[in-house]
Amino acid sequence: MADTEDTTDLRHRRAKPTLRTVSEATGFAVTTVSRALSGDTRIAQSTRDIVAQAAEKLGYVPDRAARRLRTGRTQVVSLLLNTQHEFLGFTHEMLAGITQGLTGTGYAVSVVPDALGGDRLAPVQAILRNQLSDGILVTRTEAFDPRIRLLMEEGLPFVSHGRTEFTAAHPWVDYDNEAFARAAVARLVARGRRRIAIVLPEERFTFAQHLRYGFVVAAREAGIDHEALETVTLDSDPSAIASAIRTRHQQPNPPDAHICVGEATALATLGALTDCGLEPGRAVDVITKRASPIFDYVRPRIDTAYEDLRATGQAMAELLVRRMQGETPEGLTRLFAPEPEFCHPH
Amino acid sequence: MADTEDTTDLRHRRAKPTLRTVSEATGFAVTTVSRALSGDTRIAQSTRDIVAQAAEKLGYVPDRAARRLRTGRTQVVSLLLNTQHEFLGFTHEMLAGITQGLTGTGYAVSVVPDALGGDRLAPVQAILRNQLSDGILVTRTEAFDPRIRLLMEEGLPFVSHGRTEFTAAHPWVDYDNEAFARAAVARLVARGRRRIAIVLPEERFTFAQHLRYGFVVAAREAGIDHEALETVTLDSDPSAIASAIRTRHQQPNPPDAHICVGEATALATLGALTDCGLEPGRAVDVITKRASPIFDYVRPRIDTAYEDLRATGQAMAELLVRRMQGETPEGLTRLFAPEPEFCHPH
DNA sequence: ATGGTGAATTGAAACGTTACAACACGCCCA
DNA sequence: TGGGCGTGTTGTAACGTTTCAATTCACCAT
Repeated sequence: MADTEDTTDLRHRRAKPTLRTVSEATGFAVTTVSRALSGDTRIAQSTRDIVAQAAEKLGYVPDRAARRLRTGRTQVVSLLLNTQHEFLGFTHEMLAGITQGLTGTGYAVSVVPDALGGDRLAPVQAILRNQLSDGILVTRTEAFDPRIRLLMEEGLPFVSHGRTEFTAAHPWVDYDNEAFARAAVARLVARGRRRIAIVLPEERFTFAQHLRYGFVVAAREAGIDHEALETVTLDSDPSAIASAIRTRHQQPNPPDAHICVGEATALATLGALTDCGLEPGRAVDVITKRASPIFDYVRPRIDTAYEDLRATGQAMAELLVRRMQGETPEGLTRLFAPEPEFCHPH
Repeated sequence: MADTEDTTDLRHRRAKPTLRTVSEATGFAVTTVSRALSGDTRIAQSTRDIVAQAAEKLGYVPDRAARRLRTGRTQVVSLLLNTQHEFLGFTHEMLAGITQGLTGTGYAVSVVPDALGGDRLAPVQAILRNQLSDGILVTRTEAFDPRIRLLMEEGLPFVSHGRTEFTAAHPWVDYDNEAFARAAVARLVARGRRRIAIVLPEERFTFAQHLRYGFVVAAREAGIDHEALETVTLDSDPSAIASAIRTRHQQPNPPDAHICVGEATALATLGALTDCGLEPGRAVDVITKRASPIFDYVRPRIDTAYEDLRATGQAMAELLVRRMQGETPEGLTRLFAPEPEFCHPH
């Protein structure tokens, strides 16, 4: 095999253009090329044009590893994502929104599993130690989330999905779960219901507090009975939720309405009610938060309130980028309002 | 050095340990430390022990940027993921499996949006140009998928979810959709159904061919009528699917059974049938593939076949790692069998 | 003594980028 | 005539790792 004669072809494929390639092509020094490409005003406009053109022609694209080594910036953001329980469609919509909000910014998303049961701090510590990313998207936020405490201490930019109860300001995006709970109660009261039940998320998550508060206050104001089913949570296996609801309906004073916070819970609730011989929409009502269109196709139809998780993800990505660009956390918050969709005529 | 002792406290927080730190602590050269930590047998066992111990004590962890710059390896794998249509729970389960299959390997997952409608090649080209990852997980595979052709040409390791029709071997993980279609037909025939309908994925996806083949052959063998609804596909808006099914049932010779390939389609189908006054399980049967537990709670209950997407993701991750370690593609395939779950007694 | 051998270790050079400090150069003002 | 200034540009040194080629040194055969 003649090994030398074809090297140009091979090199053509192999050797990717670097700053030096562009430097040699234009006659400017590597430093100048670097500055010119980053739009540094110290470099003459004419030079910047020439360099930009040459870089384009050569197909130059900066090497992320080298840039990262030099600057310490990774151009990566990490998404802390629970991989056990699924709030139906959450992962998909959230991720779609995040990638959308990140397109054109040069940032990539890296998904890091977040073990709700185990040590939630470990992934954050690993990211900090190994400098794995420039920013973090936190989900399933707790009232005094240790991950957020750590991130604030270390000064690594982040955005949380859900508010906390820390006094220091930090960027967050949230859904107004209190308003959802109030609206849900109001809707059920308007339909004549007098005893409303709800399955709440685990206490530690901030949104559990918001839901509980909205639920309790609205029910009191309306002067109706209300109860949170205490044996199960939003993250319980749906079969456990269904079983809890069946049990409850065999006891005295069963509820005549259920508020569901997730689609899986809602389906389990509907199934349980059917199993008890109750037809949702007649003797009992169900209303749920939803993040996907599936409840348009579930029969019987029930009232829902839409949570736009795609917009949520996009907002989180955008706020994180602004934070990483140095904006102060104060203004970087976003609260989404519920979008009720009532299927029965009022 | 007198002055270094004073600063150790300050440095303890700030300066992260590097090979040089370990080198200075042990008295061995940087090269030796590097080799010792990578378990190079040219370094004496005693030395390796000392170095490992010192590294541990100092909390040394190799810098990924530097390693990447030097070796060209990114320690990242990219997941090409469709962000529009959601085959319910697909993203979540898949991602859970992938992160699980990757734990302990040092690889991170980066999610790259895959625009089904647009240029599916662009993300792959970007990954190749910018050397963004060491391997790729491809989803929504087409029979002659241009992305896979490109990846094979360029020699970048990958695993596809779904087989192709290329002659050259490449790693893949798939679900036996042909077997699913056959089993579904058999089940419906056993329940006395004589005219079965199906909504297929878009033709270009390989699994559409497998489904069609299994469906048609099984129906012919059983000597029953069969039809694929041609106006919609698995990726159509569920409302369009529901509408197509309602329309079909107003025409002559309506089907007495439906095979659904995804959960959203199945819910839409159930809704449409209810709207037509048909009760699933009585005048008409529905059977669906599923990847989540929600159909345990949907009423009326229908037959299902489970596709374990978590195991699928895990298998894909594991095969990709082996491929990146240099194994030849031939043996790196995995076919998952359907797991039928019949809710009615036989 | 001389040279060869193998085991253990080392120095120096790269990977591609950015940033600090310096350098020309033309121009204006004293 | 020389000092000072601003505009553009450049050489050099890092960032932390891996790897090539070289070095040391004890040991053994000649």
